[in-house]
Amino acid sequence: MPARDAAPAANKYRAHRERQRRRILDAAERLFDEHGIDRVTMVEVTSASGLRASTMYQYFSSKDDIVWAILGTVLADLAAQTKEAIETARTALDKITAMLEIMADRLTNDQAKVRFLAQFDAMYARDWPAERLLTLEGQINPLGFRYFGTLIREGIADGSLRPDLDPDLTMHAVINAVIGAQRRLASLGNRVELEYGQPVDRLFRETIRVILLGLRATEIRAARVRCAPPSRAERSG
Amino acid sequence: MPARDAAPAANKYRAHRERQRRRILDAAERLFDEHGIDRVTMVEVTSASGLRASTMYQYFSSKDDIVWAILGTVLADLAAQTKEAIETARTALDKITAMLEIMADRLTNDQAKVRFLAQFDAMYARDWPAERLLTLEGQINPLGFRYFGTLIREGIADGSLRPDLDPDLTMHAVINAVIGAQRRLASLGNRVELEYGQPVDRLFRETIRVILLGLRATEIRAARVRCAPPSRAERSG
DNA sequence: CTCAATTCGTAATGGTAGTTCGAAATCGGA
DNA sequence: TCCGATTTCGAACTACCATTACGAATTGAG
Repeated sequence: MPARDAAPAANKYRAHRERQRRRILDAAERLFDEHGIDRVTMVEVTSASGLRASTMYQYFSSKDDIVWAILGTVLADLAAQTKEAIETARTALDKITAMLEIMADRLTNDQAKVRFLAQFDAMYARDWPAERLLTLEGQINPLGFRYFGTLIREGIADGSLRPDLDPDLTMHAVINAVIGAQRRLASLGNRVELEYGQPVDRLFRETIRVILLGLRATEIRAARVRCAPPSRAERSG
Repeated sequence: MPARDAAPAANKYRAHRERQRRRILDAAERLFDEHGIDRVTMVEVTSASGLRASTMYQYFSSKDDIVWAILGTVLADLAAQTKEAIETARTALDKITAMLEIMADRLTNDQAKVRFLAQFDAMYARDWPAERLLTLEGQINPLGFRYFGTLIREGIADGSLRPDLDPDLTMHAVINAVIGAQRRLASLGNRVELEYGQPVDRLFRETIRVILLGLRATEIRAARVRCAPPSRAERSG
């Protein structure tokens, strides 16, 4: 190793620290998913990481520290995936569809991570300030909440969404519902499948389908009746 | 105590016991909602009930006992409300609407109870056998899961639901999503309102509206755009 | 008022999680 | 090889929770 540069030494220590850190986080993530965040103790995380308790405190001073650290990595992944998907979509409906598809993919391929988010929500929601709490949704559309409104307006304008949707309301409601459904399915896992007789991802994709049907402008099949005289309901409604 | 009539004496004692029991459950329910089930200790429940630890153990031998007891009362309420609502509805769509309305009402009027269910789900889901887990949904439609399928078929037959819904899938997906949305909103509480700028019940009712729009057979208002040229989205999608 | 059944309250026990501290081992650099 | 910096280890300590035992107090019925 070169003499004059002090950085490499520090870097070596830092690299080791980083490895240890990741080792702890991996062990914790696995334990959290196996037994539930609340039931896992620092002692367990410690021994699962192959360390001693006192060493652990050099890295994380509490279970909460670990939880927040895991959250950071999970959210970073999510944000990246979502951003990419939105950018390639054309109509507003396509963008919304892409966002929801991402969530379906994650439910299928990263179910443990979704479960982690579900647990995190349930356990920490009460202590957060609202701002922190909503970082989560912020990661799902990296452009911020206001984007929801413009998305709906855009969709009404480009004809892909129903004209009677509320720009300040609908998209928030949809995202909340989809997140809720996703987290719930991830938490219940394959036991839902046993009882419902349907795999988790089919259930979730059906949820998405129904919601998108509710959002999209009346589709072509409506054309079938479009020259019919106005009905009673239409006149009264 | 008199020989032949044991009941009166026993009843007095039992009445006291019942009062105490409820006192404990009420205190526990409040604490669980304030601090989260996992963070509440038996000691806290005990002192909040105005009892001593040893007395507590005459009633509940563990926190889990308390939790399950609370669950029992919450579910009983829910089942009664739901059953009544379904019975008065006519079309399948009306029945579904009634079920979802009940959930909206509970979110508005019994938010703490919904929060309790959310916590319960998150914390105990992993330990349950599937059968117990799904008792919850069972309470939402007291007729059982198979009823979901017949409900969809009925709706397709009576013309209130889209014909392309899947009797074995759609209703399960919808219920899961609506429960997920409801629990999530209850857990996040008014903090969502602060950030979203929309009250919890408006968000939830919008969720219901979108989902019902996705379920219902193509409606009449579509006629409004019936003479417009097909939009871009309509042509491409 | 008295007896008997029941509950209450204090105090003690055992166990576990969290935390701290100094000594020992390890690593990087000359 | 040696020195200083960094990390790890082992042990002790604190604090709190769950649980139990047992005598005191309360309550119902005659």
